[in-house]
Amino acid sequence: MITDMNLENMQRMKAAGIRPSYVRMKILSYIRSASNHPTADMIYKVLAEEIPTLSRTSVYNTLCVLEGAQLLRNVSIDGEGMRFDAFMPDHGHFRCTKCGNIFDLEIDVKSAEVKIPSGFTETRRDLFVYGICPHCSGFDESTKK
Amino acid sequence: MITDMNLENMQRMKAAGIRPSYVRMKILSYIRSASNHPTADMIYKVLAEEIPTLSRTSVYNTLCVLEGAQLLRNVSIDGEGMRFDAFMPDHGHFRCTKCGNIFDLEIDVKSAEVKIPSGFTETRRDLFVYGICPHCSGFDESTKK
DNA sequence: TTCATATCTGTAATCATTACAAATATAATA
DNA sequence: TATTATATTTGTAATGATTACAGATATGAA
Repeated sequence: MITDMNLENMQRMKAAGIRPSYVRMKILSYIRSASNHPTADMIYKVLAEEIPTLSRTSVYNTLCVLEGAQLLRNVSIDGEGMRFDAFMPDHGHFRCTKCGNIFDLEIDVKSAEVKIPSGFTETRRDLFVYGICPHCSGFDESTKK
Repeated sequence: MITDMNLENMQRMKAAGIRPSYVRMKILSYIRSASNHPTADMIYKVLAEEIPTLSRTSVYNTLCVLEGAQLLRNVSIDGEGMRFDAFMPDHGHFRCTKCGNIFDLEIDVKSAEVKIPSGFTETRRDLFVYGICPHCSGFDESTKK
């Protein structure tokens, strides 16, 4: 199936100077469509159903290549394994300390007043907010209480 | 040697409801004095010289206890193992993408304009800035160029 | 088609972290 | 002080994610 997202991913890879191979397309598409910031293992397990010959090593290799091409970013926190996110600047992450899930936050990270000491060159920022998500705190979406 | 920091650490542990054992005191003091956000292994290797019976498991156990008591925090990033930091609210971290070192940044993370969606409860924030440190970019401290 | 190169795969190794049970130290009580 | 219960520490073994590496396959160029 050719979708807009697939076309876009293909163009992004070409622009980044890497070949849009089948495995790379599949992995990038999956991470962009998944909302849960999957680990390498999650990606492997889901895609292996569709690509029986897929190997774990290929997943790691591909993630490394895509990260190098800045089409993905690594949002690992608390040393709980690497989690991946399609690269989109200027958003943060909320991490539920109870269930461990990670949610995107719409944040302009540039709004933080940061004094970078002289000599340091900034290329990117990440803001992590820790706390409890609605599901774990028993929040009722209908009543907002 | 009894120092102000040691007394303070002892009081902190008592206040947090954990016993200020020898190993706990040593590990907390070391992390507070080290400026490099050490990994569990770094802590083990340094302290094992002074405490020959120290075990790696004790280091991990102690880090877990101290983190639970909120006397430490985990500043792991990029899935490169856990790194520890004496707990001090409101500061961020600069990570050099070349040498991998982590530097403290004086940041009021609360200054970031974050809209937490309804139902989410925030307890803590971390801001990571990625880039190149002075040493890796050949910055000359004397001339500031 | 042929060749060179890029990509992918499978197995085995590595290394940080955890599980667990035994040993030791500490505190509480008699 | 002696005894007992509990907390802390230790050592070994297991786990599990990640990486190394060499061979297989696919791709693009000549």
